[in-house]
Amino acid sequence: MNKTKRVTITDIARLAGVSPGAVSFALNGRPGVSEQTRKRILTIAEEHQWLPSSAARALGGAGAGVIGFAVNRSAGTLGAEAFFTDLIAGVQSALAENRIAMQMVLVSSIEEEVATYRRWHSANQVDGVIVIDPRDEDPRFPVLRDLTLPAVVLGSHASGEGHPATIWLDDRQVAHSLFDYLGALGHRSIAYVAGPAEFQHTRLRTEVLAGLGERGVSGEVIATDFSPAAASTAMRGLLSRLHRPTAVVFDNDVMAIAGLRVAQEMGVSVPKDLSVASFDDSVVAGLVHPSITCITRDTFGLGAAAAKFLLEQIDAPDVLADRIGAMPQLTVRESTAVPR
Amino acid sequence: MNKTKRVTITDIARLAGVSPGAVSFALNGRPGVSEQTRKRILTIAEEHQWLPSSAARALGGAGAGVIGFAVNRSAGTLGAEAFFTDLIAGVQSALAENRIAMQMVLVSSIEEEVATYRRWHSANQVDGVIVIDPRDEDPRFPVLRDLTLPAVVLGSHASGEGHPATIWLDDRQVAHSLFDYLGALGHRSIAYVAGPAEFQHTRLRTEVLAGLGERGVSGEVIATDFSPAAASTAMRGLLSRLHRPTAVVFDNDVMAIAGLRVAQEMGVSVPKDLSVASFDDSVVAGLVHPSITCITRDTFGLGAAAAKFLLEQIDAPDVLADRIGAMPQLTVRESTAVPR
DNA sequence: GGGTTTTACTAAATCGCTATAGTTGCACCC
DNA sequence: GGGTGCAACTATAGCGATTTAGTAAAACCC
Repeated sequence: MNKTKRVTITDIARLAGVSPGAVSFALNGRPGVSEQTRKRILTIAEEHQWLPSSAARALGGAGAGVIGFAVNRSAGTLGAEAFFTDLIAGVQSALAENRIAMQMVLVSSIEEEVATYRRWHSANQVDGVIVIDPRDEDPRFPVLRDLTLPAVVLGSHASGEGHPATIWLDDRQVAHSLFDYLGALGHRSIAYVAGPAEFQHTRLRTEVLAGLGERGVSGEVIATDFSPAAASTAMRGLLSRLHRPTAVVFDNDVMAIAGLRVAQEMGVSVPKDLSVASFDDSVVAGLVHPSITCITRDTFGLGAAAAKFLLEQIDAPDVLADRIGAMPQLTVRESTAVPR
Repeated sequence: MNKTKRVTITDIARLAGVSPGAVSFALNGRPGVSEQTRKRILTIAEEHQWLPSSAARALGGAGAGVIGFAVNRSAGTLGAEAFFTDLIAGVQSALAENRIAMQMVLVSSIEEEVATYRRWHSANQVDGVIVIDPRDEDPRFPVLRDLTLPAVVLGSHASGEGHPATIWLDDRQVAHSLFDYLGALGHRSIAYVAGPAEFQHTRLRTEVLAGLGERGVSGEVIATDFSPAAASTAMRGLLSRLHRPTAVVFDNDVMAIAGLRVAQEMGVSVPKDLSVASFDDSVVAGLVHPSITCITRDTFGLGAAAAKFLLEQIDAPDVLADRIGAMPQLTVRESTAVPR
């Protein structure tokens, strides 16, 4: 009803007494207008709160000015993990300076994720994407390559042939820092309550745990879907045995908290009778009682680095040099101790 | 380098042996093409994985196909609250069907939030926005009104003059359900560790607590910035007194968990010596020991409802009827009991 | 069978901006 | 003083869709 006519570049040009082209030059800081005229134009633009339409800009060859992030987690487990919000916050911090927006979408399978990338690309809706949870033989990578859609993967190791640009954290080393610590404390029977087996980091951590066999440490892996319910079930199973493990490591902090509760319910004292640790940290992990020994990584910084790297990839897609992220650190808290 | 030419409507038209206009008709299901031709066009489009460029579409009068969500929280507290991710997940669920995208941005002040709305509007980047944490005399509302930018507010009470469309939860009733319960248990001295005072729900909860004075309940409010550190400080202060409150209510679950830890450190047993509760629930609140009595609301459903309502507002901005969200429920857990 | 309507299209204008190819006017220069 | 160069613009052609006006052929109608 109230059809307020939108202010356009033509209006600004008319008000400034120049052509639309001149306004464009002034706005984008390129030669073709005198410094005096540029200032006048920019002042008028500001007065009328005019900004160029992003659609028109995108249409005229420039990119969409948007990066995409498709998250493949169920709504329930999403909220539980502080990882995502920290990551998003970090991404935002890097994008804000560049006037780039982030589009986020939740998907429920890797196929849907791939379809989303195709759609985004076809509709020219995003200039690049951030990809998490790389897998062995990941079906997303060939697609991203075919689409020539710039991407940055947050991954476990250096990228191979046909692999998109990657920021990698050495997950093998990360796994060592936690498992070795438990081994050094004297634990000889360690259980690892992991995420889905197809994730690379799950495989790497599993391998590291198995490798500890040489030192007389027996390891066991239980795969879950990251849900606290699955963690509880796993924990109950482990503690019902005749020979309990002396330490249980969880893939994330919410699962660890769920495990802690089961231990308490079953009268198992942490850390006296059992050590508990997590591969993922959060504010809450340090707040519960006992507080949980965790691998702490700078997720915010990681998100910022990923976003910056992606912007570089968008500008120059051919310079494909991987990056190494800041090494996660072991944060020892109350939940781990020397076994009885 | 690999300048793959993008597939356009003209390419599809040529392949189908029709004009671009005909392709547009076929795509958007409007009359002007025979059923037979429509099918042929759509098949060819699918074969070549063509989707109309969203930029071009937006330029041609249609909306941007994007809704915006500016979140005014610091990066740290954002990750702590499951509220946001649940809300976002709900929003997504409602948008996915309509092929609408969501843009999210983190801002650090209400001024920046307002500037973001102005920018989004000027650049024609979003079709509408979701607004949270309404305040008394909220500076965002007149701006949204002037911009005629469709908005849906998640609020505490029915909207007044010049107020955007609102989905409201009766925060007064919510506050009653928790405070009355504590009163009924026998608590006569209740502390409320709240968020920033300018939020409407903070004021309403405070008023309800004060209203309990008639029934002999003395209440006290401590304002914080939602951070766990502030909650710890507040809790330490409360428990150091000669006359401790018998119940402490926190504005969200992370603060409650922080408070719980302080109680444990100071040798105060929950719920024997002290009851603890929270106005916000999450998976973790039910997992810690003792599990925390909370107000549980269907945040996912709220997000979905907000998104749907916003889409309606965008279609028909003049039909301004408020909506009432599903009533939050009290979830009694282990952290509350009859006082000594 | 001539006139009207309907169907199924095409041609062309349009959205708001960017980019490229002019077009001035003025200084410079031997 | 005529050619060259440069600065500061303007004019115009896209970008890729939508949309309106126009048109040719088929269908309908008494």
